[in-house]
Amino acid sequence: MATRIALVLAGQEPVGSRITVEGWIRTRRDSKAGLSFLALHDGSGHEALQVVAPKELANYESEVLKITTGCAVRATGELVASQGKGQTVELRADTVEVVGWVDDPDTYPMQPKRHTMEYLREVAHLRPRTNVIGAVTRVRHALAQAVHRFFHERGFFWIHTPIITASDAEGAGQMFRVSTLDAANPPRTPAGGVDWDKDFFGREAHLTVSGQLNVETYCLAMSKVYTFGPTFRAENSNTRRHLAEFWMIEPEIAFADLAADAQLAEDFLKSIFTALLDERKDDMAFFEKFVDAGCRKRLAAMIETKFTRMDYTEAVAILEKSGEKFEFPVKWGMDLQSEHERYLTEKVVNGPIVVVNYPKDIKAFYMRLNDDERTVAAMDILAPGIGEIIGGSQREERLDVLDRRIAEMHLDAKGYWWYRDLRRYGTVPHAGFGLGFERAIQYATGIENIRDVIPYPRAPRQAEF
RNA sequence: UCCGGAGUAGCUCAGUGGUAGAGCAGGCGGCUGUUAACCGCCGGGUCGGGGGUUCGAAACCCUCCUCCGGAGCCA
Repeated sequence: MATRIALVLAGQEPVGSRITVEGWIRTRRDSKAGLSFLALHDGSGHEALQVVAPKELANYESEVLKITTGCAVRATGELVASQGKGQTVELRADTVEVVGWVDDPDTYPMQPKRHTMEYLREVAHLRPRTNVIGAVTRVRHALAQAVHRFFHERGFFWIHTPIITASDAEGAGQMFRVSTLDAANPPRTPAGGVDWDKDFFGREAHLTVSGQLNVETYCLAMSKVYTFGPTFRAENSNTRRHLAEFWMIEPEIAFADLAADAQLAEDFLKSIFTALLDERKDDMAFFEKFVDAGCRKRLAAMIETKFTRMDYTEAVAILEKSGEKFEFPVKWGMDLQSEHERYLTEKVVNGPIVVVNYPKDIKAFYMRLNDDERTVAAMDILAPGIGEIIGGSQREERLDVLDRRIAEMHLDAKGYWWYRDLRRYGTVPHAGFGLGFERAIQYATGIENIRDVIPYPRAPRQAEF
């Protein structure tokens, strides 16, 4: 059985032991001294293992000298101290087996050189063989594990909220329709409209835009819960921060107010980034060197600093007094624009900010109305370089106020009957937030385009793979 | 969706009206316990698609497509 290369390089196998490794070739270099050097990667870590193939190998002329970038190889031999510089140990092979050849080396898309991220997106099936996507993949995994660990250790339960939802009223943007009807010739009602009663669910159905409403019900039973799964938005967003399919983390806590929610969010971010810095030193060093020189410092600073709390009203006042020329002038009652968020995080505080108590008219119906009757107990956590990374709120637990808000926003109360029931049967103050998982990865790594931190990005006109 | 930018060799790019180039990659040879090695030679192009201007278009004009950045929407 093959040994993982990361473990070999970490010193788990003593020099002198006989091991087998399996992976894909990055480069081959030949020496006329009668040996070839193979840089072998198996994805287990950032570094490659140098395999030394001597000309005495039976298949040296016939195969080893024909190995090109991308070939799959199994090599067995003795782990020895390296005679060359650049690595401490290497594998002196006594067998090198080519498990899979590269069909046409001339057009193999992955060359041993730096490719642009745009190009790599066009070969999404092969890009995990690169340093940068390999590193992203390991970081993504480490963060996902850290997310589950954080919640598990604090007594949260992971709730698998549905992907398909029949309540078309989640109110968080355009939704993808889920239907088995013949799109070209759907059944019609007498009035001529599409007869959704004939569809699979007997009603209109969509992909979820948020697990929040569903997870709230479990919150009011299990006390501390969270979702972590895919989310879908059919918005025609063409930016480096948006995807049509992305993963979202949404914790929900009972008997809790906005302050507790903000504290949870702060602890959460610090926890997962601490784990990342600890577990993926190799990859973070790579990002620091080749992608974003400030990424490790930024995370370290965030972990150490207490997040600044700022009232929305105060933030607007600061922006108004800043003397800064904004494309969109600041005014109480409007949402903060990207340029405003950037000014606050980068110029005013130079770190993460929790902005709380937004005007009710720019926030969702379920957010708890404050006593001033003009703001709600909402929060956004803004981070330098990425803007809003977390959005959350205390939820409206008073049925009469909730109904008033539903009516104000011209929503149909009937569609929320089960959500309203929570306010009738043992309602409690509760709160939660949502974190876009990919944005957290962007923040941590400095990868500029969100399409490069998810294996197969889904965006307008992009679903090739 | 709006604004701006870009599509030339497998990849990264140069080429602003007169016979399509470089580096890397690939093939062949040389050299070396090598490090995305180095040196020499060779092969490789509907210049994104369509239409137009011109004696002549990769270049100028129109149009469509694709990608990137910014904005909006948001996570």
